[in-house]
Amino acid sequence: MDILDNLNPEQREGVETTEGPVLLIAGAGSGKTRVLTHRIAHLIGTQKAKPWQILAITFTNKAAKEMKERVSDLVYGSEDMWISTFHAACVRILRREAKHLGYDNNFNIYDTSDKLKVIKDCAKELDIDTKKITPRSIASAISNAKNQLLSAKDYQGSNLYEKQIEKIYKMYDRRVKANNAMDFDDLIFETVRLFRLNPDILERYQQQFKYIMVDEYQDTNHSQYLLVNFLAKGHKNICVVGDDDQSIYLFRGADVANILDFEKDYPDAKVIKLERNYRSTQCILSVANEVIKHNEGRKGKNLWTENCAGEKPVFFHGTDHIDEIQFIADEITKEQAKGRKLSDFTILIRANALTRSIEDILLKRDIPYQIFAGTEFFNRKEIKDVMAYLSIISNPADDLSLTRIINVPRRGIGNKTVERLAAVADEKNKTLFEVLKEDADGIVSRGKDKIKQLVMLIENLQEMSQYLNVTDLLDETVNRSGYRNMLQSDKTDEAKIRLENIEELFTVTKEFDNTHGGNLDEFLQQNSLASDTDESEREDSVKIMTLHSAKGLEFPVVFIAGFEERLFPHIRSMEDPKELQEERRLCYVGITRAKEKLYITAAQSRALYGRVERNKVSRFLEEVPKNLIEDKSIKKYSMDNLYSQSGPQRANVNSFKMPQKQNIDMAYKVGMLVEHKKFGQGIITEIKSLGEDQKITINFEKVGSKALMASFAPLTVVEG
DNA sequence: GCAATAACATTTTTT
DNA sequence: ATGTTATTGC
Repeated sequence: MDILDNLNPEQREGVETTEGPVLLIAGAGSGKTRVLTHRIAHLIGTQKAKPWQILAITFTNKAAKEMKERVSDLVYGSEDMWISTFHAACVRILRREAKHLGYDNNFNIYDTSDKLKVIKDCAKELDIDTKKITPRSIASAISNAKNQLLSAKDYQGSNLYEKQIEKIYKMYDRRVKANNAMDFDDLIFETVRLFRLNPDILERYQQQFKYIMVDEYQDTNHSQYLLVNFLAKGHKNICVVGDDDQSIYLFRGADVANILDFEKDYPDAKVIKLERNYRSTQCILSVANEVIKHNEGRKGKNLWTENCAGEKPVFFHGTDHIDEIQFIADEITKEQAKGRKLSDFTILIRANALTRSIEDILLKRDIPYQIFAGTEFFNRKEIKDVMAYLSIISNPADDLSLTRIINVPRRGIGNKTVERLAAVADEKNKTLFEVLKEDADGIVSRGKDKIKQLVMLIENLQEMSQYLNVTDLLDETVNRSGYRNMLQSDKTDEAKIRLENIEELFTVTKEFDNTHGGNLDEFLQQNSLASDTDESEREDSVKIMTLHSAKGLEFPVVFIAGFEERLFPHIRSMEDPKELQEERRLCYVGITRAKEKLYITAAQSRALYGRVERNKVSRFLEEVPKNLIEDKSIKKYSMDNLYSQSGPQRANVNSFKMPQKQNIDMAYKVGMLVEHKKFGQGIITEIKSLGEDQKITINFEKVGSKALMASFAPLTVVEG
């Protein structure tokens, strides 16, 4: 079969226009990955490029992996191509060229929590109150600076707040560099710096990458933009793919202007629009289009499909979050009975905080699920501890890792001692490990021997790392350090789980040893960039993930849960119109993930952050004409309840379908004992006819006398 | 130096 | 609700 078969005319154009700059505007589900993979295959097939001359940048590890797989289905040589994320590509370059920047080539990569830890330390030392300026905000300020390629040296704070940031940024940067480490932003920043400082190196890469492709171009930030443009200057064969309606990473410095201005950057760019959607039914697409219509400043697209109309998306408004999730569970069970697999279902949420309540219900219902969230596994304490051991073995300059494990398991080297040692390290401009080795005798009185033992342990392990694979080294590490012992002698359930997690880590190292040859540095590198969505999917379970991590994916049945104001749009995004538009794009992304069925659910009240919240239904639902959505909510609450908490907006949403009259045929009698959902039990004291309806007065035990409309009150007869 | 306890703040999204 | 930090008493 020819590579150009089975492509529509626009896709084909995207594949065949290999020379010069190309801007591919690709709507959701329009087959852009198909274009990219076929384009790569075409380049190889027509011998326009050798595999290693191809650089294809994706946004997530998962996307990179998928692209590699799909390319290797089409042509040979995919393993020699540079198909990876920005960060992974940069790491690959930096490992090779680190010495030009003053790093050792086995530098560590600090993740978010490492970064926060260093920032906290710096703030403490600089006497900056982290209650006024949170480490988080400092971290994001530093991130922003780096994304704008503003170095610590060049950073000039103009007001008091920025001056504080400046101080911390400078100290932070010194520390991280001294530890022979880089944070995520450094990976891009330092690569750009490398190219600026060494034109010869840049030229080498410019020559190498004959064809460059960037996926999700709308989510690139300034430093990434610059990096791509540096590299593309050689052959100018750059193809960027994106969709301005799916830009959802503004918060981490993405600049939509990058895609909007591509034609300015490359006046001879060929622009190709992919507007035909192959993924979703017409019913789903219509809803998506209606929502995104409300955004301004779009490049404008007309997404269409020849797919069948399909079923109307369903809305369900639960009384509380339990009700909401139970509806989801019910639907899953029903659909399952019709022959769907559990893996066909995905529950999308705005924030990870919602996973808990979903888990609770699915667990009770015995519905297997899989959560794709955060950097969970590698963020667990025991995993971080053990990884810190491996890290200090690989990179003795990594003070952060050493501090982490210096007293884990407890070996009598307490806070005070560590502080003293760290101060000396600072003073003598040595690494902590060097101080431990060379100066500890003079500083520490009681823990001397313990420190010697620790140094010996680390040095021994370092030597072993020369000839052991990662699995065996890990085994030696947990045994000799006493870490395994510590957990084994602890009989709590918690310790048991920790041990299990460490066993799980062994599975990871074994897998790595088998496929990658067992080099420690490489292992650490790989896992410092590994995260969330990299977990392999299980066939037999429902997926739960955030809307962000669902980007680029598709599922037969999608539930978007927690469709409420303050949750979605998120409360922190409601003020700023820009952020609100981003929320709307996020919603668009969510809706367009669904191939066959879409459910949107919300709850009238939910327990969140230790509080009970009552939120209106999301404005995004109101932006969709009622006739496009089927409201399956069962209205159990009285009209009083519906309207009193919600105001006019909510009333509007609920009028999708008026509540069914439930109790009109019920024969109430004075003296009956009835139970009300909310007010508890009470005795009917009076009944009045009002047209078709009845007005019943009930004397409740707890709340006293109330007059309710029979048709809407959630009443059950207890006695009488 | 360490563990237990109390007080406290913090809630988004990801490489 | 949860996780982190500060304090306290041993």
